[in-house]
Amino acid sequence: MDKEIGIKEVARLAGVSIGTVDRVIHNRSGVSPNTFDRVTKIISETGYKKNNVASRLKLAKSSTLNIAVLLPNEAYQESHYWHLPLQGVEKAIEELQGMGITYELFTFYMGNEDSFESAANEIFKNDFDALLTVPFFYDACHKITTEKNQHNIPIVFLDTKQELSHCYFIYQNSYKSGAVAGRLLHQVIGKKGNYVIVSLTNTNIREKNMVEREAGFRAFMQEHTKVAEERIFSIQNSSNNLSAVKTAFEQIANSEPLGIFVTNSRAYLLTEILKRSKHLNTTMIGFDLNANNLALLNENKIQYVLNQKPDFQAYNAIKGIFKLLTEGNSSSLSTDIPVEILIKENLM
Amino acid sequence: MDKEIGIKEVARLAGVSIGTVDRVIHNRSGVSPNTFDRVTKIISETGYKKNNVASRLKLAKSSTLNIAVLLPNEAYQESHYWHLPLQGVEKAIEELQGMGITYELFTFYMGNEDSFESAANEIFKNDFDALLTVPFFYDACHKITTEKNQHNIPIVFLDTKQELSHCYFIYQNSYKSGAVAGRLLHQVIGKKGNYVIVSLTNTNIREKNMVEREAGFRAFMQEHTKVAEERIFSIQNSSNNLSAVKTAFEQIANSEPLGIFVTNSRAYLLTEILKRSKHLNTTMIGFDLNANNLALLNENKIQYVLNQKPDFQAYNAIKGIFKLLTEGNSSSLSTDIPVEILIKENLM
DNA sequence: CTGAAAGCGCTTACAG
DNA sequence: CTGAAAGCGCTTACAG
Repeated sequence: MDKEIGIKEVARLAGVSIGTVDRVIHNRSGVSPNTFDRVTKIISETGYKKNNVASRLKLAKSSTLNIAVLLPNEAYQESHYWHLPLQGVEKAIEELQGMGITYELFTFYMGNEDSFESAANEIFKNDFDALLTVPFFYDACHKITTEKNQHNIPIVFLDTKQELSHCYFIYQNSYKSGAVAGRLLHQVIGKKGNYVIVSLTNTNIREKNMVEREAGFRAFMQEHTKVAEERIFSIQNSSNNLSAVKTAFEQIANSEPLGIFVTNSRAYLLTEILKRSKHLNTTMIGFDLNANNLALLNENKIQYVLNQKPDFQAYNAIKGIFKLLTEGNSSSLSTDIPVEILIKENLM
Repeated sequence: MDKEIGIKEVARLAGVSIGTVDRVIHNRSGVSPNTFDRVTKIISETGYKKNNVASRLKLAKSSTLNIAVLLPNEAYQESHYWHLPLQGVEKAIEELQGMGITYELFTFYMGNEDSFESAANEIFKNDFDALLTVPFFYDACHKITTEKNQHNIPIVFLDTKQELSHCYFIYQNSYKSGAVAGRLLHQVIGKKGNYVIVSLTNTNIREKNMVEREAGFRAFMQEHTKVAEERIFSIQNSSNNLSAVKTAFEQIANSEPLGIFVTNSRAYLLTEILKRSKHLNTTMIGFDLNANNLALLNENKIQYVLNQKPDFQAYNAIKGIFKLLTEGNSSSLSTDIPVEILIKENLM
């Protein structure tokens, strides 16, 4: 079989030494055009593929691949959402043990664009082979994907897709996840009920994901259901002050079933309000399996949780970075992670 | 860091040659008890771990790990359910490229226990390092996990957990998946609707999975809902003759919403019946994303599909077998794969 | 521009 | 029972 052909055989067929074949494989300088062509031809004819295991064994010590991972400061807290990507990173690094790849964790503060930018600059100053991070500050991210990236290392973003080039995204399509929420709620509530989309933020910025989830939800409702637009309410609250939400809830007719779509991880904040509300027949769907949501899912106070699988995203990112760095293949670095639907019974 | 310690350093500390360290690591004969203890002590003190990459590079050619994969004959059909585990196998083998692991596919006929047993015997006669298969014939599986396994190679079963020892299972808990179906349907249908559990088989054996799914569904209903038992009907049909199902459907009151739980992959068979039935408000849930179910999910004729992720099961099996064979670690070979909930909007 | 040689960490056939 | 040496397939510093 073609598979078994190694560098030695290619060298023999091309009439050169294995050192020269290696130079061609890696596009290193110092090969005459003539030789280059001859070797290239043999490689494509034989279907030769570099043995990555041997390659990494040789290189593991002298040129360990070092990935900078830049996450929100909360990554250090074991119970926190931002700890999950770290777990995915660790799992991938563990699987690649012996292949000469490590990572170093850097953090920034969610509310502080400067902290992000200076951490990134620190990373670029040092000799990392790739950067894995999250694109929450658009301007800073624009900078780091362009002029700041002196050594032109691959940059992979998790969590959110942004309009940025010279970089990769591994994320969940928020528009689609809004549609998933739409389908699940509509299935239960039907066209005669009411729907409320709750977007609670603790800053005055509505995250891109939240906006897209609402858009996906509304588009689903419009295209696939007969729910009248007047039955779909939006509540936005920029200071996490729940009394505004409470007031809004009171204004929604409570004689009909109510579907509640929380566009971020804060669904757990609503259960207190619901307890005191006159709405008896509610179904709630939110995002992310934090400890609060998990507990409420188990108590059936929240019915559905959509999971962005941040650990899986990061796991795939590291595997993809490794593939890019060792095989020049970036195909796994632009992935739309499917929306995972969790209910009490399929929790792990 | 401890990580960086290699066989050379262990040899130096123990005052022996690296060959001897290697003998100790692999528990090979021909090491004096004294030397053995000294080396073992150094290994545990230093936390030395074999470099699997170097090990596999050395061994890849001379002792390639060869996994026998024994699946239903339908595995050859690209569009068939049983082709999916094969895809998982291939993905895992691909990822382990260069580590010296291959597989060979064998098949049997679903209705024919002998074909399974003789394929297994053929496998045992040859020199495979592990067997990956499915445990559909209890007696034959009992034999192959006991007396027939002459070389005592690891046997891993996919799809279904059985009461068998000396083997591993990577499967989905069918009882749990029944509960998932229960929750999803109950959420939509509520206590005033009717429920029907449909188990269509083309043999007169009801598969273990189907029985457990029904049990899990019924247990969920009883424990977590107020649905009266009289509202839950079971339809069993041993010859895939749909007229019996049709008759049964006609006997269920059609004034109320109807939840249909199909305990296997044949949900698609019911849509024709439903089209002609008087039941207007139905919600159907079934298993497995075959081409028929996929099409009907897209047309909203089936609302939920529970996925056993046969590809993921097989992928994990191969990865786990590799880990067992190279590190003696079987921890990933007994896995309960979570139930994946699919609706039209989160299909990949 | 090219080749011969050493070495990554482990394994094994051989010699003693 | 133990060690020295060769070699897995690739990479690189060195010599020419």
